[in-house]
Amino acid sequence: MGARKQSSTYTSNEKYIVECDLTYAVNKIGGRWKILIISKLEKGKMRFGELKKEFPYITERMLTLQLRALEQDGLVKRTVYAEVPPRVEYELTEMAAAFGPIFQQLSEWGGKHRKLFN
Amino acid sequence: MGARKQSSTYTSNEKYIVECDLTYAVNKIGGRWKILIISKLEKGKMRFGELKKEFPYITERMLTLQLRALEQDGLVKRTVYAEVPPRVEYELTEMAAAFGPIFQQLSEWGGKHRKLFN
DNA sequence: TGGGGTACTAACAAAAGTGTAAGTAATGGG
DNA sequence: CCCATTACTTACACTTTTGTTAGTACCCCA
Repeated sequence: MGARKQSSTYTSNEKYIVECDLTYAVNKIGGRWKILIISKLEKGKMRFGELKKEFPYITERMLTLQLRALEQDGLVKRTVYAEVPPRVEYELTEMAAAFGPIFQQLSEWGGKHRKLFN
Repeated sequence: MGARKQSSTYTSNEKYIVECDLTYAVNKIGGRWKILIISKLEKGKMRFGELKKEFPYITERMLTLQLRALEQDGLVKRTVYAEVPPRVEYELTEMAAAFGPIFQQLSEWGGKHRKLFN
């Protein structure tokens, strides 16, 4: 969320790169946890705590950060219920659901080539 | 290259994550330059210097690093000709070529949703 | 002898990403 | 009043990624 420094090549490269639809798309799902989270949410709505249980070592901080980023990018919808203790549910947007078949193919690619290579 | 520290959760999370075929695949093409490089190479062999000209602000160091990583991962084949000045050519392997249709779809996703969202 | 061309490499520095540890708000139940 | 529960937030530290700058080897050609 912090303001971004405009220094040097780092930022201008970023601008150049984001012009590409392909890298734009990959950046949305980049990072350590996003695709895993999206995969879980493909099965339906989940609460924060449920998601947390799905990943043995993720910290609450990381989960929050990733979910916020996904929300910002329009991939996840967040619903807060005014209860105590709080209840928050996360679900995929249509935009994210459109990744489904692509993920499927990427996963197949991974499965096939991992064995050949490692 | 450098030895990896085995400390803490950072590494164990990495291990956990790489178990997933999907994240395995995405990691291969993650980072700032890899997909751009692969895209260029889809058109055919290129020399180091030619690739460099394709990207206005990439540094030689970065290009080298990315090409080395792609080579390590079996996505790019590197051919050195014993000439002076040196000549080195890079081309995609079959494994990388298999990304073609997936990249196409990701790119379409990017094109479509970028406009809707930003 | 000295420069030009190509594909690098090395040492360092900045930036982003990820993890650690502790704390917060709110309310119902004992 | 105190504690448990849930979904966070904050301040800090570590690790990886990306960029900066300068230099290398090699041989040909003038």
